[in-house]
Amino acid sequence: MSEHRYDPLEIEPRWQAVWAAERTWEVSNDPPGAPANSHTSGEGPGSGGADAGGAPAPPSSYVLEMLPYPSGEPHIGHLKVYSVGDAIAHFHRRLGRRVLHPMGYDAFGLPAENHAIKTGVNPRESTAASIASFQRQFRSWGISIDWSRELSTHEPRYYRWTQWIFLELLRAGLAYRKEAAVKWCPNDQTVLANEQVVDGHCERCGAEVEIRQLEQWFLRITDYAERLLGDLDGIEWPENVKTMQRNWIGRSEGAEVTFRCAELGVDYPVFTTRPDTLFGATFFVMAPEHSDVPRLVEGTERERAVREYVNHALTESNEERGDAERPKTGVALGRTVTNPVNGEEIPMYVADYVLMEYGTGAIMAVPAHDERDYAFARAHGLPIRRVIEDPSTTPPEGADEEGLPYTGDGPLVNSDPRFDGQGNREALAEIVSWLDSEGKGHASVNYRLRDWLVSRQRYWGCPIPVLYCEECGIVPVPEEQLPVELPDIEDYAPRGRSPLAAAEEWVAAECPACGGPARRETDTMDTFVDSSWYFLRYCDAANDEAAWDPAVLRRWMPVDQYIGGVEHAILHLMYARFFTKALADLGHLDFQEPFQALFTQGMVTKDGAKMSKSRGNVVPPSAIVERYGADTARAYILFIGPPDQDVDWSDEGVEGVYRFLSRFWRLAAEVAERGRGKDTSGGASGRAGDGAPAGDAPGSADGPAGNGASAEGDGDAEEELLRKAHWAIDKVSTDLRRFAFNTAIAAVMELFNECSRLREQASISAQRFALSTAASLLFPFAPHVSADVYDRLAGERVWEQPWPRADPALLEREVYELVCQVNGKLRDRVQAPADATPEQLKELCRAAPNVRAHLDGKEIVKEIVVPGKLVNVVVR
RNA sequence: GCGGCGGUGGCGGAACGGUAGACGCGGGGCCCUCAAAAGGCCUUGUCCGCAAGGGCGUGUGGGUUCGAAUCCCACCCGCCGCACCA
Repeated sequence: MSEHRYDPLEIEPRWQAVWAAERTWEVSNDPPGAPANSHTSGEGPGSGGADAGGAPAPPSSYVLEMLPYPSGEPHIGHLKVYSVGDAIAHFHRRLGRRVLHPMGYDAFGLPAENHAIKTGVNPRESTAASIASFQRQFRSWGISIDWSRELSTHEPRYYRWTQWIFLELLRAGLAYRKEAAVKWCPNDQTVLANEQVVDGHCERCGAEVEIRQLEQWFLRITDYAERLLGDLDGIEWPENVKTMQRNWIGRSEGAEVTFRCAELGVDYPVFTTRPDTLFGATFFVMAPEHSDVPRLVEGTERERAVREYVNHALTESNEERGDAERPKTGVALGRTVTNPVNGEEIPMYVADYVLMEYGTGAIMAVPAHDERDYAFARAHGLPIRRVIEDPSTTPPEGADEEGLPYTGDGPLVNSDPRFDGQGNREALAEIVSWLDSEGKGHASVNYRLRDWLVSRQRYWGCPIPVLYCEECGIVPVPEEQLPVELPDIEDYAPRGRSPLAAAEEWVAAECPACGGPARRETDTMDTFVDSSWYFLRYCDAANDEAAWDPAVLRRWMPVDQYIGGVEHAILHLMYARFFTKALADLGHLDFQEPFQALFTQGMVTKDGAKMSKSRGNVVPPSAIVERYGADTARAYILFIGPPDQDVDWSDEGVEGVYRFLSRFWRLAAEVAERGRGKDTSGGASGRAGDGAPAGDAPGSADGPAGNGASAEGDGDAEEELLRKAHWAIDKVSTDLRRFAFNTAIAAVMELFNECSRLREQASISAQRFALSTAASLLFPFAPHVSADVYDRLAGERVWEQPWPRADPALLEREVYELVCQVNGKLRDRVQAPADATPEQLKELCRAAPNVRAHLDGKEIVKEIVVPGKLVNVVVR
């Protein structure tokens, strides 16, 4: 049989051609009734109209991997995420579900634009080239994609609806314009996205980034903070991702308390999580950006010093300001506010450790019970008053400075007689309700989450569909005028405004409200907007009348299994959840969460480091596929380790998987050939074609091997092979459900090794059964070779076969190996009948030769019996 | 600092509280070959022993248990996320 050689480069295109010609992985949106795989000849891809009704609709399943950003060619990370997703998609299909498994491209974004700036090539062209490369490779990997739903976010027929969603949010008051501090590169004369700022410097030219106040578009994600937090409890996501989202939302319970500046007659509310420490507030601090700082010092002797301090603080980078270790700086404002709980006048300061973005931009400072306030007070000689005692120390009267700042719990002191002696947690609630009754404060909840800034002064993005009219102000572009198409331009370089502003003909427009002159918004949207709803569009991708038909969405959404990198744990996954909730509130969706289950796959490294061009350690998937075939590449990346873990790529490991697939294919081809002669001549295993292999049809597990008495095989080998096959069915099924692809593939290897070991003893029909079962189980990971092997052995299409079911009777054994322990240590193993009583097992164990040796002269204290497993004899 | 995850052979990794190291890589030996490549067979945690067998072994130290890689407590190390969030 030496002419048999595993040739993936011949096998893989052959099966890919079948899937492409028959559109095997397409699913229609028509009410089910038609078979999920409409390969049945003649009917064509359309919905088969004439179907036998009455059969219960098969359940549907939406399996989705995060859509790729098409740049250059796919990398190993892509290979991994789509290998994982495809395994799940295939598994769901063969469990009888109609599976939606689409593909698209997140095509707007900076790399294409930067490339355009450098080379002058229109981003449309470079993007199209990348997309073509991605398509080609996904096909060469044999990923089971429904190509009829393919989309790209940069196509007008897609972003038309991105714009529609923006207008819906605008209409609902969830999109708004506000002046904000943004990152500005003085050299490139442009606003930068946060991602473009590396350590406070412009990613491209290296200049230090400044902060500028500019009007920008925001989406009101903060309105959804509570729901985004609460609904995490109902979805099946990795705990670390949920935790990251919870931290990002950053919910804090506390109180808002008003401090009044009597001189100016202005109230300053502050947010605090520690209203129990109000009596210890000895000064008051405002953020440098606080809009009232200038007027508080205007015309006073403090004006100059304050202005200098504020200017200096504003020019510092976030990184510099954010360093908690550096000394606390700040200057006095020369004013006071009144502490509402005790009427004390306390001095006001401005200091850069207070952030404008959080709370109200001003704080009450309690140096005795807050580390930062303590450091500031020490640096500026401010009074420190302890108001909570530390119950773990015995506080001698007077030695107040000991153990400060103290941030733990304890009884109140130096406060009001009403509260002194109370535990601080109980006092907290009382103080808040007292303030509330006095109109000086109230309980409050604060979030770290900020509204989402979506404006980008960039060309290669979705235009924001609004107009500015001299008369009417901001006017939304009427829906019938969508999409607002991105015009072609010559010069992509940003020059202090969006490159779109140079497209004067495009900018000039007519106001749809008054007919007067208007100009278009020249900023584009953050690309995260594009990807916050693409999973909805897949469901109804061909719809040109609406973004989607809610009835169609109901069939597929929410996504049953979402798969992607953990690097999107916060941004994309939070934004998509926000969009879903907002669109549900607007009546466009009737579910609250887009992704019911999430799986985050780990990174693939090389020599322990992230793959990168600069390191020169990139392994391009195409090189592996060309050399070993896609099945090897896919199976290896799943075999290498648990898919949620980071794994290191090893060229030797790839060889190992290739060797396995080669051996597997060779043995199968040999068995198929040997079987052919025997089967056609009739005989024991004459029912070759009819579902005998793989035990797919219920009950076929007792197929070829079950009849036991094949003339040419020995019965024990026969049974062993049969048992191993059913063991593998059980193991792979369990492992697929828990994403343990590495151990699933290992189980198929074990089954194959058993086939290989017993090739001389077992009958051809038994080998055929075992090998076709192995092919059936391997199909989700290595579809081409599995399809080929199954076809050779069974003459059928493995993807049309239901997932095999293990026969429970064959998972049990009538005799097993009983582990015999003495004092918990393994001493012997003996054969034990499955139906032995505990007493019999004890006897068997005591009789084992090596156990006897260890029992000699000892007293048996106790015997533990675990039927089916072991006996442990405890001696003294 | 806060939060999350992890630490098992030479390596990647397996192990419902019950035989630690499945499967693969790498190593060693052998077969095939004129030779090599490819392929096949055997072997491979460590120490003692000719062997039978025994001792030791899952980051460290304790604990629970007949029995712990697994559960509990304390600690060490590594990775990731957030970080002056009041």
